[in-house]
Amino acid sequence: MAGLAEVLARPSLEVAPALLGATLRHRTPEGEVAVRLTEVEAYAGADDPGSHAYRGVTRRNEVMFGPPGRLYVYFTYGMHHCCNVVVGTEGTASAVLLRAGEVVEGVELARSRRPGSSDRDLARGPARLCKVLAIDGRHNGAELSSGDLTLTPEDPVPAEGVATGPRVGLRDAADHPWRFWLRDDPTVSTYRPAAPLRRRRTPPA
DNA sequence: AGTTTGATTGGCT
DNA sequence: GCCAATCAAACTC
Repeated sequence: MAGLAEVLARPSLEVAPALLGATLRHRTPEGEVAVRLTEVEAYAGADDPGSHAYRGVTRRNEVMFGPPGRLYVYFTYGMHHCCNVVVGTEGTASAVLLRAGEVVEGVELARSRRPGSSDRDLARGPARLCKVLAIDGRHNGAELSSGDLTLTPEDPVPAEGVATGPRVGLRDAADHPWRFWLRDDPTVSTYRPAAPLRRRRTPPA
């Protein structure tokens, strides 16, 4: 199995499928939870209209422009965190969104962080994955494999075990098949096309 | 400076 | 299937 830095140094479209089956582990004082990645999405940087990096550096996305091997965590919908692994070479702002996984260690702790969830759904979705791993804004910019967070790559999954399709929830650049998942894995999230424009909440006059 | 939207989720019809 | 929650970033004056 290749080392982490070696795996992450490649373009996001190559790194994304290579991360399927890898394990992301977070140690906290309460204990440890590990998730085996089953679904990811590639984001190609400044040229990718679907990427947060598309419009250049901002305070939110600056971590994406830094060196690979760090976590890019963003806050969305006023309540959720989602996390990416920064990949490629410094300055390319490419990243891989971790969309879903299977909890393979610390199941009880994971359950306590998402009460009421079935085990299958514990990390089935990008915000759920962050929740069971207790990843939030404090981990934005955190280096992997040098502290509480560890990302352990696995040997590549055979090509026939990997499925690809359009990225989820994007209005722009949704047509590229840059989402990768383990075929037939029950913890892969259900595909939802981009949310149609929400109806105005402003009441009529 | 005010408005709209979002790499989502959970709850209800 | 539809919709609200809830806030920061992006977009429009």
